[in-house]
Amino acid sequence: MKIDPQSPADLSAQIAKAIRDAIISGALPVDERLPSEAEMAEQFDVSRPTVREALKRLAAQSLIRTQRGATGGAFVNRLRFEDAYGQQITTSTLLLSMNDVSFATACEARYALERACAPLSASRRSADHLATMRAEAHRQLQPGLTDEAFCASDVAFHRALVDAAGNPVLSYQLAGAVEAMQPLMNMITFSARSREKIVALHTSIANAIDAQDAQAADTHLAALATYTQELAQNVIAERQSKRSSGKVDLDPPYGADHTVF
Amino acid sequence: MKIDPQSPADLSAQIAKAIRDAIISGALPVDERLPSEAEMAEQFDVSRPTVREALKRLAAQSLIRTQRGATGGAFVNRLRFEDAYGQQITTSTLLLSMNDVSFATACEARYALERACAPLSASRRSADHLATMRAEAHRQLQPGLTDEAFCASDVAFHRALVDAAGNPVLSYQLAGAVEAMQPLMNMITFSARSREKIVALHTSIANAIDAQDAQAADTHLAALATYTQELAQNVIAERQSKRSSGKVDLDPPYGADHTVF
DNA sequence: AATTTTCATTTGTCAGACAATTAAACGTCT
DNA sequence: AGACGTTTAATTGTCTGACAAATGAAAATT
Repeated sequence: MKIDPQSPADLSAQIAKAIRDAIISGALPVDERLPSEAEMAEQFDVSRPTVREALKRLAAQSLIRTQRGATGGAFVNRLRFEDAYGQQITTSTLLLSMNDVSFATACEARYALERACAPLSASRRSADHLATMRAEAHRQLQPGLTDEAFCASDVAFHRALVDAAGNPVLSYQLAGAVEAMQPLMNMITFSARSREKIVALHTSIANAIDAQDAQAADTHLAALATYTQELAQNVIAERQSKRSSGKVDLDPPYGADHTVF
Repeated sequence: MKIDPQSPADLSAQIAKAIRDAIISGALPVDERLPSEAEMAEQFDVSRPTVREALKRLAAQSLIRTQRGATGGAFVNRLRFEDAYGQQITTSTLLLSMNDVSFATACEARYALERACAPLSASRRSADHLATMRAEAHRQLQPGLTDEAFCASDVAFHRALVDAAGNPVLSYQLAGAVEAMQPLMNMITFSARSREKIVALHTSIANAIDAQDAQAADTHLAALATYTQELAQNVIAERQSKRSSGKVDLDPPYGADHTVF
């Protein structure tokens, strides 16, 4: 494990890469303890702060965990699906908000992926997942629900649908697509009538999954996808009419009034 | 933007979280310059190395970039799809290798997702993507090709198929699923006959996409999924028979002979 | 006016130190 | 001998102060 001391700068990035490659290649197995920071500093011929910066980079990716004390140190972390979910959602959210991905594009991707899960979910659904789906659909009918709460419940419903496929890889991949959409969905105002229609489709989907009818589940999911796109288009059209009618065009992405630093 | 100085430790993690949240919320827009390390150290009431550790965490996630010099500093980075691909692939690869995800599970997820793309690819395919698919299929017939090169070409073929859908969100999500499978695929020995069959299916898929026949593309993809699973099962069965026949059971994940530190 | 030089700012790196934490080693008492 | 408290060594977390390297802007020079 060597680094190139001639390279211009970013020794910590080089060290992080060397260790990361070792972890990915399997040369450093899970729960293996890395040498202490002092030892690594000596071996790489850099200072301890530089080694620490490298370790923090790896910690940010959940590749290692650190522990203080006599038997402490940095250990190769077993990457858990839950850890990966968080990063996936963060990354997906930023990708959507920073790259001006249209609602239509994100929505298309999300429903395409969900429809890929549906047949598996139909054949493997557990009572637990079905109960969650029905409970969320029921919650979505409560009158006092805010739009945010409605969207959160919507996400929970769809996560249950995806998790019902019983494939952790699919759940992981879908987590980003479904959850990253939530900020976009929050921008939609759901009228009582549109909520009713969505919940009806949710119920139909749950019924189809219950009956292990993959074909019906796909049909209802497709209908939901179409209807969601319609709702979004109405919102967009409404905004544009407001704009052209002379109102001030303030469209702060989220909270531009914060003074952070 | 505050941190809790009472918290036990990991000030750098708290600072990183504070800045990360500000970026995600949109309070820190793209290309915004963060204060200098010295200023942040003063504002958070910590030392500069602590601030630096926090910044390195964010840099590891491509959330910021840094630049030296008079007008340098740390800037909020516009997260690009290419940057996200890399992280996604790293994470997916580790998830598969560390969590003992079976080949069957990974394979199922991959083909389910690809089949979700196929209808979109069929309707939107460009000449460029089609050319790539055909070129890779052709490359896969070359006799001298190593198994690794064959798998790499396989990945390239499937990426072209996914990219043909023209949805960057899908391409991003699929990148992990498809590329992370490559190490697993590399473990399969492809006989001349199995290669022939795979290439025939690839060609059929390319033809279906060319003809904008989503139904046919789905059928051939399903056949490819089934065949890949069969091949994998044969390999697994072969290994187990070797084991039970008294041979040494050395199954190092990748390269256990490396002495890293 | 164009070019070169100087300079201030900022990140990258280093050295050394101390605090906090933790488990093991040690000693003491029952 | 065994249980229990104490010391100790190892390790990470943090701080201070310093210097090197890069870089753009300002100043000086031609």
